[in-house]
Amino acid sequence: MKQKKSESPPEAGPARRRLLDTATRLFYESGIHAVGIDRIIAEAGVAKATFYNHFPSKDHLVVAYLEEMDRLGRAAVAALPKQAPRKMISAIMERISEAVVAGGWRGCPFLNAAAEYPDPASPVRHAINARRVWYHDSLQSLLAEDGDPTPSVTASLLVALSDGLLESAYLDDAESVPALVGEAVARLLDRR
Amino acid sequence: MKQKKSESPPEAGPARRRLLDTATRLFYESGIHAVGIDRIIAEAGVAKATFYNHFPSKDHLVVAYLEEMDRLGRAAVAALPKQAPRKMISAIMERISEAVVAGGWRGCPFLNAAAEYPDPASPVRHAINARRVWYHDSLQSLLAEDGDPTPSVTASLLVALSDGLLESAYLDDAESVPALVGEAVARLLDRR
DNA sequence: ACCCTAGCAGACAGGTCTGTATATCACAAT
DNA sequence: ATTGTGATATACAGACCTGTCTGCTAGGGT
Repeated sequence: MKQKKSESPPEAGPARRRLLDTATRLFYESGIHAVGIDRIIAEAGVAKATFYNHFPSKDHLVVAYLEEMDRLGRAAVAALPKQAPRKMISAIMERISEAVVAGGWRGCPFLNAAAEYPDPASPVRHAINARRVWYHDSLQSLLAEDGDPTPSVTASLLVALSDGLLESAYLDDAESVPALVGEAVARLLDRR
Repeated sequence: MKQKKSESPPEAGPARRRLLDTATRLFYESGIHAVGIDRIIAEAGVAKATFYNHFPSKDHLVVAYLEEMDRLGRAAVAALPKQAPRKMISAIMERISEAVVAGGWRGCPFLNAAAEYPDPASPVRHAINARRVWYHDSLQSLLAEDGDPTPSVTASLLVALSDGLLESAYLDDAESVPALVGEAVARLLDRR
């Protein structure tokens, strides 16, 4: 352990990556409690001991899963072309519509996880909370730039609309969701 | 089995009632997959054989749980004093705020159940769907009476708002939800 | 040549899950 | 008095759950 031990740590081996990818897919597709460790390691082609080397427990994997989802969402928003605040808000909200085109949409992964984790003090709920705060505050900042008199209230309404429309894309007629997104943004933002 | 066998069927015994009440509480509090049959019958004080006499399987109990929740919601709406459509809509939406005052709110039980049941063909999902259709159509009728030019679209937006605010009352600051409900209805309905 | 790390494979323990089966009890109608 | 029904208590089967443990293999740095 003289220096840094080769360059293993930076990438941390492909096993962890495979585990996280497989868990992400299975947790989202089937729900968290419905997916066991045995199935994850089997589909990832990883030994059980290796799994427990990377994640101390299943709950740690669940948190990593949600942090991964959070990271992807933030990256997608960060990759949006910079434009006027009002257009930025529309662009962010229109990301909801992508849930329709991409098949296999199963609702918001954070709401789904929250349904399975009642204890608000659990690390899983903290990860969910971090995501929600980021989303709300991002919208609030843009709304303030746009001159909204009550950016926090409007942001909360946009968050609620997002959650509701994401669930609607899962449970109701997904095809009608894109039109609803546009209509919702128009009604909420033009009336201030 | 000549006539009706005494008057047992009308009430169907208190065992079923106790089972359903206990399951309703536990499923909602802890999630569905997290609650086992053993725990339900223990807390209900019912023998296992009795349980399987009333419900052929756990899934049947889950469906009964959701139908019970649905029944309660429809009864609450039916009990609202009759008034002008616009006020009826507000009154229905303001029922969301009751989730705040009543402690132990854990989000919409139908969204929570949907998170745990990915198969859209399952009886559980059918029960969820029935509820959502009823809610949407109830709002749509009132909106049509109120002269809304696109009652179906507005109803979908109100449904999404309801779902989102119910989740917000669970995951975010519950105290601010009642004000958000009023604000949301005002912005959606005054701008048509 | 040596060692150390990472990974693979699989057995195992202890618990929980659903659903079935067995045996006993209480009560009500015939 | 007898029969039938519903409830109770408990044991059981078979599967699955998390998490630990023991061997074995391969590769790369020293």
